[in-house]
Amino acid sequence: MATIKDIARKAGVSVATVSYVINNTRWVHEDKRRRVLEAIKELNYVPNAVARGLRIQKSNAISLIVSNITNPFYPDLARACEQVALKHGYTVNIVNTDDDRVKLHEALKQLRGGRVDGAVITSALPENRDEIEQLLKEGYPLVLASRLLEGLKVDSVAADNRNGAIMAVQYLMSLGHRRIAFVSGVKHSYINETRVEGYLHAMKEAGIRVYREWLTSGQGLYEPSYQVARMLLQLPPRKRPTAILCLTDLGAYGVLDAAKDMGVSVPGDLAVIGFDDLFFSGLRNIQLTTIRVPRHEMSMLATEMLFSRMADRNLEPRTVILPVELVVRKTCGGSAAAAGKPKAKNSV
Amino acid sequence: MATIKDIARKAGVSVATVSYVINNTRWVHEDKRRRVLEAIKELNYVPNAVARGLRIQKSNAISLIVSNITNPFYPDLARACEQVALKHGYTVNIVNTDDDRVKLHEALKQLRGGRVDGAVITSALPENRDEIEQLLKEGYPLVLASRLLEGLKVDSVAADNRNGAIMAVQYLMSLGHRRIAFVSGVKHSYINETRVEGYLHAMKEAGIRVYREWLTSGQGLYEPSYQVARMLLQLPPRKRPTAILCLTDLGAYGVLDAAKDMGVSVPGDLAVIGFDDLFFSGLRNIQLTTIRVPRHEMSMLATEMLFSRMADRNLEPRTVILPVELVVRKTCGGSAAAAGKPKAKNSV
DNA sequence: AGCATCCATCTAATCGTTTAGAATTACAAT
DNA sequence: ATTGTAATTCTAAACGATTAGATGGATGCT
Repeated sequence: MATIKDIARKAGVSVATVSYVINNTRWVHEDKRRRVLEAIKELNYVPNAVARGLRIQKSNAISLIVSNITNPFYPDLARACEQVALKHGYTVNIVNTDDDRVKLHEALKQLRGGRVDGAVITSALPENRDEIEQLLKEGYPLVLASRLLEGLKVDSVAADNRNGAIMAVQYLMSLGHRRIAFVSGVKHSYINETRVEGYLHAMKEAGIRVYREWLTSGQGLYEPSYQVARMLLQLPPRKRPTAILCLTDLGAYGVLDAAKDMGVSVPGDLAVIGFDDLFFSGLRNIQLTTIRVPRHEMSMLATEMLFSRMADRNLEPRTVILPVELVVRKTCGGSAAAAGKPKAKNSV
Repeated sequence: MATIKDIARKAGVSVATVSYVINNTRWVHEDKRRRVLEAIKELNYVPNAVARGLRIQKSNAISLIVSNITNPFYPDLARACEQVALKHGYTVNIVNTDDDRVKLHEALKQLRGGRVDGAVITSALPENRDEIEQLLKEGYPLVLASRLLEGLKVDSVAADNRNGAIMAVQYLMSLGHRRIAFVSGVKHSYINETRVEGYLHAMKEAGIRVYREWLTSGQGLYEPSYQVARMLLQLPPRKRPTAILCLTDLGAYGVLDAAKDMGVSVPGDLAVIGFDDLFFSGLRNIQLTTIRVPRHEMSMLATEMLFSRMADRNLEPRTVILPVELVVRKTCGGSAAAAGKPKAKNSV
């Protein structure tokens, strides 16, 4: 709890001199410099970051805003974000919003309150559009990742969800499936909308009618998806899907378990395909076929874009769509042969 | 980017008055109050948290220091911590240390630098002892969770690891196993030491010799544990374990996969038991028998203790050891019948 | 009217830094 | 000794809030 004044007094110099040696910002005579350094060590002094932040008007911290860190998708984003932040001498604060409007508002207060210099938002929802737009107008450095808000002039990075869903459906069709259901997610969320769109598109293109029951929300979570799958597997044979595409791997785990509980064999009687490619999907006892989204790359890129923007606020906003990849494992029974190459689409 | 002065000017009052209405700290005439509120809304003003923090000497934030948020054990701690912090009007900053001394030091700088008011440390290692002790001496509010530093006078919460390991070994023995290996973790880490101690104790008590190979580190991670398991399963029959206890569930997944890859059936030819009870361990295709550590409770308690200490720095430090629980699933083949009741041990 | 009381509001100091710009010192050249 | 110049070091003003303590105006009482 020593302050710069204590150091100055102890070393017999002015506070300015102490500041100069701490920050290496002006030349200081060798012996004074030594005395200052000694005093710092002796009193275990660490400059008060809050005072410093107030004076220089920056915090050397950014926020990473996620909906729920408990979803294994996000810790990976966090590590990548942290990694590039560290390179720039920055620290990252992870904030959960639980997809709640007021929690996002609280998170963004950290920006307005000067506690962080910028934020990468991965939990944007259409209902947050106004708030984010306002912040942008006020000039705060923001970037959207994973969940975009279309039509907003802001730096953005997302995966090519639409194409991913198309790849998934086409892969299933190449295996002979026609009755393909989609256990989707929260309405209006970017990820859900784009993936649903891809699903619908691919189904339509193949001339397959999509029953209403085939498109039900499992919220991308285990339990709700489990429930939806049970419903799906109880449909009359004419409508009962032979394949289920899931909004997320987490949801796919729920579907897998529902199948098991109902004695439906996977991939024998049912093909299951996920989205994300979490670490756990590769376990020998899971072996989930899935669409991998490059989350490390996505987060690194988003964070780099944030730093670029903090360095130059007049940059033209960019949006980057990263290609996804079909990872063939065991839950569809097929081999990699039938999988189409992912189509890359960059810089919209 | 409006400041309190802008609001004062716009509302035609002094900055003090603005502050009074923002903080509800003195009575302000109705019409002035209204004018101030209007100005705030109009300019989209949010008080600068940094300036406020400097003046009142607190940040309303705490740190949760973890070794690696990518390990699903930690996000759960984070949510619980956040939950109680929120109740106290606080925000939590999650920081990864990667079990690196200098990263922990950086994390603790946030405390010394006044950016946070306290910290719950879940990544303490013996090599951090001096630094933590020093901080404690300087009066900073700290609590240790999950990983303790024995003999340090500091608020602490951990699981009863020793007893957990004993329960696991005894359960395996009740199933007839004698050749039981332990895929352990980083030397000297509290968690590893206590769990190894329990393992060794139970083995000794049963009069079973523990071969050196039976106690090898898998670092509590998937890949290293996978490798260790391969080694274990290639031991000559006399030494080859029929059961493997793992430091963590994550490690157990590696062991499970090694067994699968080597054509060793679980639980037929090998029993596997984990530690933690991650969400994924309950999946139908995993069904890992494990020792559950009450991480939500642990984190909530630790955070509550931190707030108690911040409220009264003279409290006598407490150490709480929470009971663990054997969760019988499918990887040992046994039923719940043989499981002993966990022994609770509180307030050392 | 004179005075005390009470409210509401204001002025200015403060928190711990950074950093212009002034002041001081050292030293060489005359 | 005087002066000029360069090299150090210092003083003091920010940064944007909070909050004692001062001030001023209204009201009530004698």
